[in-house]
Amino acid sequence: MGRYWLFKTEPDEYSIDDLAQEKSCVWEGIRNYQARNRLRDEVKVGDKVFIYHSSCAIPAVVGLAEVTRAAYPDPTQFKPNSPYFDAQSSPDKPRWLAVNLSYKQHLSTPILLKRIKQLDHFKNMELVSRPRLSIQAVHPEAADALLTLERERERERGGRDNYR
DNA sequence: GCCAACGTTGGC
DNA sequence: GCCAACGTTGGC
Repeated sequence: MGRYWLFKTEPDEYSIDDLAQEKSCVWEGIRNYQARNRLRDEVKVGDKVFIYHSSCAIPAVVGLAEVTRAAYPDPTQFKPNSPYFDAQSSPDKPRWLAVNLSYKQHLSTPILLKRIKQLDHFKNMELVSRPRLSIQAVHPEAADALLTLERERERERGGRDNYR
């Protein structure tokens, strides 16, 4: 069974809508050693990824994606024009890693950070305890809770639609 | 835009 | 290897 992760992104930079449009993407620009080590050591093809919008008006989990390629050198570190360029890195000794993701779905309604902080199931989520880590592990109970919440909302939405 | 928490750097 | 200074993140 694959694991669940939560990847943070600033929607002004790259949003779930961008991913939905492109269908798949290179998850690039990770410049934090702990996050990089997780990409290198733990993130596997087939793992599921909750996409989270941070540094924005409504911080929230907004969608689901899947890992389609395991860690490899992040191409942006070698591009002098990229904001993610790293002069200290070189192709024979790359410092930073990327993975590829494919779009799965939008959540029917974003699950707001505000809500997550209120629920016991999420109390030990890294989102709450280590908010700055950009590649976060989601333990199975929290993943279940998020997916259950999503199913409830789909049902509510379905019910409303039937009523019209 | 503020600021607390966290991460990184570099002198010793 | 410690730790002060500095830089960044991200919720509010």
